[in-house]
Amino acid sequence: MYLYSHNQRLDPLFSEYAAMNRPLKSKHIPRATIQRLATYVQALEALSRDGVEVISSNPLAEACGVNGSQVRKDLAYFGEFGIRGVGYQVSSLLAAITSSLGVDHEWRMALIGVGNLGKALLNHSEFRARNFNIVGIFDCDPFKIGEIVHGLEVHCTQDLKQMVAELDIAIGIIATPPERAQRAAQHLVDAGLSSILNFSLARIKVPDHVQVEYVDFFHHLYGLAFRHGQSRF
Amino acid sequence: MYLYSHNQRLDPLFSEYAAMNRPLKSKHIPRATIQRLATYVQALEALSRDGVEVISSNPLAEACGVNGSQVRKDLAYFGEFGIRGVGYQVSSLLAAITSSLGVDHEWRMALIGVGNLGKALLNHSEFRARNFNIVGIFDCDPFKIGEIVHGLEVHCTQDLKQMVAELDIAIGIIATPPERAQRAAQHLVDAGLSSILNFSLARIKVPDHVQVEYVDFFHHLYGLAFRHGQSRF
DNA sequence: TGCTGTGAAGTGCTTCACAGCG
DNA sequence: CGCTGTGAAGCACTTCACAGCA
Repeated sequence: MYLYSHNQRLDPLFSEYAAMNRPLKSKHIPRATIQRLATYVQALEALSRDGVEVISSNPLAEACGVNGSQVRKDLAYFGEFGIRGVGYQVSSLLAAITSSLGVDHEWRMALIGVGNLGKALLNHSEFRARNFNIVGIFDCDPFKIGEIVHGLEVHCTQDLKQMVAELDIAIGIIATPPERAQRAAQHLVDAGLSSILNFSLARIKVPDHVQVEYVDFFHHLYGLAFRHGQSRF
Repeated sequence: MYLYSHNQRLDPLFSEYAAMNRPLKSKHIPRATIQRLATYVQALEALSRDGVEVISSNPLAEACGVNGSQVRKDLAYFGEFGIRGVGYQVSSLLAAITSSLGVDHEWRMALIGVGNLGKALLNHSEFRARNFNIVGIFDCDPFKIGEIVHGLEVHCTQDLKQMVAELDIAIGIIATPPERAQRAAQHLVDAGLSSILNFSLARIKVPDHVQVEYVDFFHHLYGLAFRHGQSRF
């Protein structure tokens, strides 16, 4: 499904990132591990809200729908956060994971395509709550340019490069119709971005160094439909 | 990441489903294959729009960002659709895949949670275009019940069971805040549904026979953020 | 004693390589 | 001759099982 750019190696020599030190243990971290870490964060936040201070790998794993060893192995990629015989301290584990992932600080994002979907994303308060802020919005429709949506002025896609620099944007979001997705991607790449979240139902071609993530509900719906068909047997 | 319910076997004896016969070749179809088939469908639809009548596995694979053998192996799970030395006929392959997946007919869905996210989903015209129709919407907020959203009346979650039967609903969508997700899931299960698409950022517990798919942008964003941090090295 | 951290074993998906057919 | 369909090989992730430490 996913195309790995075959260069996702970690170099232990350069593991000091941001203020906190993250002693990276291993060279290659599976993509699946990163996804699970996002799940652990959500589970740990819930535990924290419930006042739980310490948790061991098995209950945490169960809350996330995975195996206990999996949790321990995933965490081991980034360091030793647990206490043998006890478990993990919820707050410090949470801090360790978010720091390791680099989601303990703000990420500024540009949105291309201010249609239904784009507006829905702007309305989605969860982004800001998780340090992902949409700070620039763009569309190629002249009728939309200048409009104010959710406190942001819609800019012409041509202005992207300049605004990416001015606003310190690191991630681009594509929410255009499929036929305009490739053009939007090109604009994002030209503006110097190397991380793209693509909500359009189209594959896009980008240089190797650019990371693209596809969000596609239909993968999930097709899976449900297929297994629903199976389950009659 | 995903919990497989360890019973996704296909029985060749019962392979005649709907009108078209699908000679299933193998017993177990990887989840990843189903996801890719959704991608192939999108690519084939684009090719079809462009007037392409025949395509071979390698160009199709490239359009989908995968390996050619992968395409051939994925298709082989469902039958022999190609012509050796030539390739695949776009229209018949498209029909074969959608029939195999069971997405060549309508799927009726219930939505729980008519907030920002729920309304955005109702506005998303792509669902209907792909045979997935939201036909019942539910909320537990008394102020919302009775409201008309996108032509549908918001019903009390208590009415779910009855309406699932009346409206022939097969899939439930959870678009509530995380703290209400488990309750929504329980309602869906009680109403007899066994396929759930969960947009809330909470894991839900359901009986083994119920399939749950999680849609979570943050998995993707965390992945981008992490690799962005890596790429400086 | 209990739970973490981790090498080793197991599993399942992907890619290769080529026979087989149009 | 070209491309499909497929066994076999390769690879990556998951799970097991237990040493090691609090």
